[in-house]
Amino acid sequence: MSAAREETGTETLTAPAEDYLKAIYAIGKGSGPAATNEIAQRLAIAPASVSGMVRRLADQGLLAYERYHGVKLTESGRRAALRTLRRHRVIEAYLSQALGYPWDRVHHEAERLEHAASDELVDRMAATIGEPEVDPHGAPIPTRDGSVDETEYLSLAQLAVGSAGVVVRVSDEDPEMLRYLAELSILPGKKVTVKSRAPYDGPITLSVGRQELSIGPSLAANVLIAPLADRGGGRG
Amino acid sequence: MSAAREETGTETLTAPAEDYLKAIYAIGKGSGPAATNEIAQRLAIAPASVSGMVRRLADQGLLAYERYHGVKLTESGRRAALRTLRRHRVIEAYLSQALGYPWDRVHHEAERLEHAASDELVDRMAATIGEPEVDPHGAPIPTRDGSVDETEYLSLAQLAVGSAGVVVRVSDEDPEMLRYLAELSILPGKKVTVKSRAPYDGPITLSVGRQELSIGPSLAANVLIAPLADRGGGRG
DNA sequence: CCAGAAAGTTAGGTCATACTAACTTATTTT
DNA sequence: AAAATAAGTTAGTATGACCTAACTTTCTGG
Repeated sequence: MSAAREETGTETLTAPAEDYLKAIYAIGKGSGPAATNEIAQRLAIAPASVSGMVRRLADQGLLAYERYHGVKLTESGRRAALRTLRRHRVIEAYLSQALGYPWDRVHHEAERLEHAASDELVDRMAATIGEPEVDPHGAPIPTRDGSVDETEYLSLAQLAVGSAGVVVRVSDEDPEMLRYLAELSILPGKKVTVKSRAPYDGPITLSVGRQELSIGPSLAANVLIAPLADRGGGRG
Repeated sequence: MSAAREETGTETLTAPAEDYLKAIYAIGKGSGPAATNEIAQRLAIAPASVSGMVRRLADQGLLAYERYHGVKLTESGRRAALRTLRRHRVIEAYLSQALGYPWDRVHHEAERLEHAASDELVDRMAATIGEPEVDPHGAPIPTRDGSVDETEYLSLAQLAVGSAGVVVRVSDEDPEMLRYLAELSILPGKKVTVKSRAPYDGPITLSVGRQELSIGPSLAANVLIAPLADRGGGRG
């Protein structure tokens, strides 16, 4: 019955509200539904708090909400989420390219700046570093007018034994993991080949450049791959 | 009797708290007392709201507060204010020099970023543009360790007829005024000479470069001057 | 030196955002 | 399909930061 309630147009969003929309976007991959508990977990707040906020966002026409059945972004909610995502990723790219900010810390800094930076600033940043299409971790940057590349990739954990691929993206939140990946030189753009995978979620052996190395599956799940011409298919 | 109450160390400050400290610093020129009403006016909030916040800041050891008698910054409050001021001015300088941000809008953008940017970011910005000593409006940038040039200057409205001086600083808040000053080429670094001043707060005639022009006293009050070798002294 | 004005405070209210505890709805399992 | 579990919601509370209205304190000028 209910859904978007009042639909009040374009007020400016608070920082928490932007964070909710980003989280909901991430959970639903842009269009799918998001569960209260999952939102709560992503934002590290209590599920009860989510109920309240979700109601407010629905009142502003940003979410479609049915009690006890999670939320989806409305068109305007999706636009707001992508605006924030663009800010975040442009800022990350700018910090990294223009200020030599270390790879593993740009995410944290961008998390705070994305709520304060104006569109004008973000556009100037993007222009200054040549309108980047991805952030330093390989995540695609939404355009000004709200479109994104939503291609889905396999994770390194899913890549078949014997297959090769190019790293397109790594998860950006954990600095420690990022430092480790950099150390292994598992970075966007690098070519990797899966050599073997031990059973029962065991380690995955792969080659990167001329190195051979072995990583656990939960690390591998954080590395997204564009497969190359293949002789294995699907899962190994 | 009362004063700083609990003295809890270094919690992180909220954006409003930082704005209060900046305002109090500006009013007291770093060390003097600030009146409730003046704080309220600067921040465009009701005086009653100031009483509440001032109490909270005093509880945190940032202000010395005596009921009915205004506030002063404590040493730790002064440090916090200067930290924010440094952020603000480094950001202004960086936006202007590194991103070609227009003169009249850097203040507004910096007002929001100053609360979100980390010290590391601010230091990187400063380093990137060569450790500037003043912001684009000529205001001195506090150093990392919390010292500032607190030299006081005459305003153009006070400069004696016949005297010359170099513009060191203009007030940064009003974009329209900044555009007008730029149009008149009254900018930091420019040499000006006061030619005449009409009585009863009348217009001030001056020369800037090879131009001769005339401005009102309230505009002139927003332009700070370092006097040059002089034949007039004091007020005309 | 006292009355009125100015300055500052308290009282009481609102809103956004969070919390915990208790309850309801939905799903799963047997 | 009832019981157990998981998911989600309401109720009630807290905090920060603001508001207006009413009150108190301080200052000032005759």
